[in-house]
Amino acid sequence: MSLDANERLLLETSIDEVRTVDARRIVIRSRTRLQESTLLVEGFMSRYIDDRNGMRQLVAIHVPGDFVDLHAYPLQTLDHDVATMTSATIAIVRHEALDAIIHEQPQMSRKLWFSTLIDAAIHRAWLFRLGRLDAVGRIAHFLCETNARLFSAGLSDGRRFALPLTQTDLAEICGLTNVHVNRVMRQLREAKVCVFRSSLVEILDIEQLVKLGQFDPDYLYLEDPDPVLPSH
Amino acid sequence: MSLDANERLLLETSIDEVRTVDARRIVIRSRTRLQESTLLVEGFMSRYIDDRNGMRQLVAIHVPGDFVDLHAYPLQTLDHDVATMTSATIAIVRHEALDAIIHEQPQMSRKLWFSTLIDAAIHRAWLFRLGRLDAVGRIAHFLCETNARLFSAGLSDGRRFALPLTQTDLAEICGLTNVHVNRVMRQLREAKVCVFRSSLVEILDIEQLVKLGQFDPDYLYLEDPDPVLPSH
DNA sequence: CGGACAATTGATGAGGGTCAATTCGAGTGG
DNA sequence: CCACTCGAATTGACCCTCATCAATTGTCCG
Repeated sequence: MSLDANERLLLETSIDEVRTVDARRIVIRSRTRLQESTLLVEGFMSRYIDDRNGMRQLVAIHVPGDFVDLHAYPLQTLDHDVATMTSATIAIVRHEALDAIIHEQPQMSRKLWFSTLIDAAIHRAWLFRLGRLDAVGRIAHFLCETNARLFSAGLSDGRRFALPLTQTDLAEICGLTNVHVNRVMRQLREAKVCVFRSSLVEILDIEQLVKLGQFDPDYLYLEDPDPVLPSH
Repeated sequence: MSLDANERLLLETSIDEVRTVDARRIVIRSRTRLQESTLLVEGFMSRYIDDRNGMRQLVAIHVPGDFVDLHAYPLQTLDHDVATMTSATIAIVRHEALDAIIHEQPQMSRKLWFSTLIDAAIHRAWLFRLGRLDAVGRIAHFLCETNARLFSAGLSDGRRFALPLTQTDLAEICGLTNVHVNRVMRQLREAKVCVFRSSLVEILDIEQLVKLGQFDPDYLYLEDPDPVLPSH
């Protein structure tokens, strides 16, 4: 979902407004007609679907540099909500501005399209995670993915990164309960694989974490997947 | 993922080759460099990710009319395999031909992009299904979705449709085992909600099925979601 | 210091997985 | 027309993972 430096530079000239938003605020409600999309500058955001009983399933999380809801540009209305997880700085790009960019630089259309397809590839990895991994595997997979994405954004050194989420957030990402997430985190801690404390993730044994999560970073289409080892 | 009549017509002029494929054949392997994409003319196809232990998670199924792997056009290589579930007729469209279409009719770029975003929206519905529904709900949700998609393709009357899948296929879609899918199907049958026999789905109580699956068809972005009731 | 929220832990039970056997159905060959 | 075969469907027995419910402990902050 991250764009490369050139693309982001071009987009930055089209920013309509920069805004700061408190933590845990809904930024976009599903089914609303949208005329603008959101670049995440700083902080973490989520996209989620609620069920009838107040349970929530996250379908994406976003890190700085992501074009959070670029898919709203062709879709016009979203099938899910978008919210901040932490306090965040976001930049608004009007769809008219995107029209202009594409008009002037037609190849940008392809780049933006590509970016929404990375988002979809991440959805597929999440489907694999939820459908075929057990609780430990799901958490491990998510931590590997987040490490890789944050590394690519310059926000992880490959082993340590800030992850300002609660265990309940992790549960809503991984299709678990917060109680069970807590138990899994303890397991990972006691196995000296990974420690998550005070919003900081420290990976102690990345090979083990990759193995537990059956993590293969290909789907992120990164230039340099360095911290994640495997790749074929 | 279905395109509208006009778009499909235009694409049909760009078909390079029409091919028939036996059931259960891999059509595209992940990580292969692709120069063409696949329109599904007849039959059912799947996209899936295998884990290390031979377990499989489907990430999409496709019905006639779908542009199965249009995302390979911008992505160039896929993060998953594509295979037939039944014997199928497919049409190959070379990416060069798509280049030409877009060059001549720039607005088609947006249409094609849109179509890949519907695919992504379906991914999100599947994430919700796997993360937050129990076994009965997952099956119910899948049956509602498939009914809606086939209805839109003219292959369901809104209550009955051919679904040439095994219970093991359903298991790989819903993150369950084939044994448990069998039990759920019995439950639905005994509750007079839905019968699945000899590759034929008959929905007896669609309101109940929609309720069990917490199904809301908005994410399919259909013009006429008729058979699926809710919608806001 | 008190309040609110997050993390942690224990006890209990249900939903599905696993394993193994049996039945059913459609297609094949005699 | 019937025996045979192979994959799919079905069912039973058993058990494990994870959800649920309920306290208790930390931690941050006004």
